[in-house]
Amino acid sequence: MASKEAYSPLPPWQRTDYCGTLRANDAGRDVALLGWVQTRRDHGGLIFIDLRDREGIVQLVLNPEISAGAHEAGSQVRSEYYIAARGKVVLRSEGTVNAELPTGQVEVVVNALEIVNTSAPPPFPIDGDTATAEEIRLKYRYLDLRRPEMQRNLRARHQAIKAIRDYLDDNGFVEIETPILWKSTPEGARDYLVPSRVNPGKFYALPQSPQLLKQLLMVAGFDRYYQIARCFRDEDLRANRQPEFSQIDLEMTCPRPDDVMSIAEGMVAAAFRRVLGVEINPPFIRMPYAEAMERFGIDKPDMRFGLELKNLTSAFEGTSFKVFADVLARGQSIYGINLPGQHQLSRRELDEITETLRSRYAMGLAWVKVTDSGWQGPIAKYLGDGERERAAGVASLKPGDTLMMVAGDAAAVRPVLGEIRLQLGARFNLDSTGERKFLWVVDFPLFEYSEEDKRLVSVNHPFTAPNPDDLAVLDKNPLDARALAYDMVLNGQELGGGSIRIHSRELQLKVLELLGFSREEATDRFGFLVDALTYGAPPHGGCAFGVDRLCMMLCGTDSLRDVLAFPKTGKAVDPMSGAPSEVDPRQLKELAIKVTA
RNA sequence: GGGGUCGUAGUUCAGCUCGGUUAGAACGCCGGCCUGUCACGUCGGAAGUCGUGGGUUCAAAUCCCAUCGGCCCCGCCA
Repeated sequence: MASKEAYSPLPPWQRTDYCGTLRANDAGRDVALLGWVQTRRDHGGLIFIDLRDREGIVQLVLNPEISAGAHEAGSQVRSEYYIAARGKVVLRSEGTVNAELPTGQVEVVVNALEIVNTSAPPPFPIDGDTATAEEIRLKYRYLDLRRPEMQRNLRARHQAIKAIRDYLDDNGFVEIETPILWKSTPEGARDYLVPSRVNPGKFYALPQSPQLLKQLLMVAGFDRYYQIARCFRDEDLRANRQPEFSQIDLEMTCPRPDDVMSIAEGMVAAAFRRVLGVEINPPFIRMPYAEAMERFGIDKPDMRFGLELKNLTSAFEGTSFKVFADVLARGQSIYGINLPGQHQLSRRELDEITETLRSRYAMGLAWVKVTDSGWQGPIAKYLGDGERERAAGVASLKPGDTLMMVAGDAAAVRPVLGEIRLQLGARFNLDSTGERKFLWVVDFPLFEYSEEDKRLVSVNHPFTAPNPDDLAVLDKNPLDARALAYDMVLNGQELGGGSIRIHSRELQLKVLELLGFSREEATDRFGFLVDALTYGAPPHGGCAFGVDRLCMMLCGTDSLRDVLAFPKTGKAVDPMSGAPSEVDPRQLKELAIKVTA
């Protein structure tokens, strides 16, 4: 230890105030402060120290005429030393007020200063700038978290969760914890596995969500449950995806979909109100999944801008343009986006989009520019007057506009145009308007067909209730059945979603059967749920919201790592601790595990 | 698994096309001076495995190959 003082586990005094809270009306008070040295400005005679704690910064003044000892101690301090200071709060004299600092009206004239702990020079500055490489920030995360920005983010997260807990408590929800060591279930993401020492060769799985457990809590009669639940998924990471994340998980007995959505709206509104002081004015619009796909080509539309998809199929009826004619002959579709005249793409940008579509989706982009003298572009000459007129009508084309079209199977074309739409939105900064556009996407299909597995898979999860109006089609054409499911979307990001669940044992078995589980398999994997449904299980439903993504929105950041204290890198590594790491062979032996990697 | 991009002083970067003195700058750090600074000023100084390994060459931060890692994206994530 570099300090000359004998090591003491206690500071020389307790603080009376946080540095960042001192204001003009504190002038005259004697205060005791504890904090980190942000900067020291040593004038030889006078020394100024900016002292930082979690509430902010205040300027200390060390004058040898006030205290020679404090001045001498002050000359020893360096960045990030943890020091204790006593002194008097004084109003700054005319001309020395710092309008940039909330505490800039005052300063603390120090009469005693002690170095509580020294600091090696920090590997990166602890002030506002975030220019440092993320890997280094993560390696020294405890220093990165000292930065005001990260302090702000994590406290915003606390505020959001507190607001949500208060709101749910006010609405009769009971917080109940569920196991972290649980059962591996098929379907869904890859599980994180935990070996069981006392049951060699057997494994727990960390929960991907408490879905089944909360349903059992409804069977148990808690009526309204919630939990801030840690969830684990062993999949590749993204800017907004970490292997462990938190959900606000809630479930209620006998709700209509509107009841769950209303609770969720109130919950999110409470978080925005508490953290940002803004009203987001629910209820949000409800948009059927089919409409979202038709208009936006995606199930989580960003509604801050237009550029909606237009179905041009009938407009090109009888076209002599061979590409379109072939598509129409196969009963497929042509969709387009009208890029209005105020947004101009260069020929090169159009070529780049075309090339991306070709290489990634094996699709072509047909585009035309509308001018006063007619249509221009590589394919314009193949298009006749009638179809031009009809397309112009459908897409509301005006001179200056660009019409970008993709032809093929509607189910494939619409997502591709949806992707182009988002690119255009980003290209012309339509997605950085500062607006907040909430909506619910409802009436999701219950199933979709998985080409990979050659069977039906659940769009949501296997416990989602079918829309009662569609029970009849379950047998005939299950792909047409809608689910009682709903997703909340904000600016093109899914914040959360949920559904009414199946509470009938027979219906649950039937759905599992449609998903390819025999009765035997279903019993083996989900027997406890199916059994539970036989004992007076009430109707129930709920939803789950991504805490981390919600906090990203509240903090205005694009990276989930900015709202987590100790996140992992893209390779799921923690550069600070070195996790994951190899373990002692004896540990493996105890667990009956042989490593082959 | 695939694509893009980056890796040079503690930090942020320049240098790399077109190989050639001792690899530079800023901030930070260390030392001196300085009583109203708050991006303090000023004088001086230290600081490099050019991610790693291999290859080409008289000579490699620079060219080639491989590999590791960060970030972003696709696949994947009910």
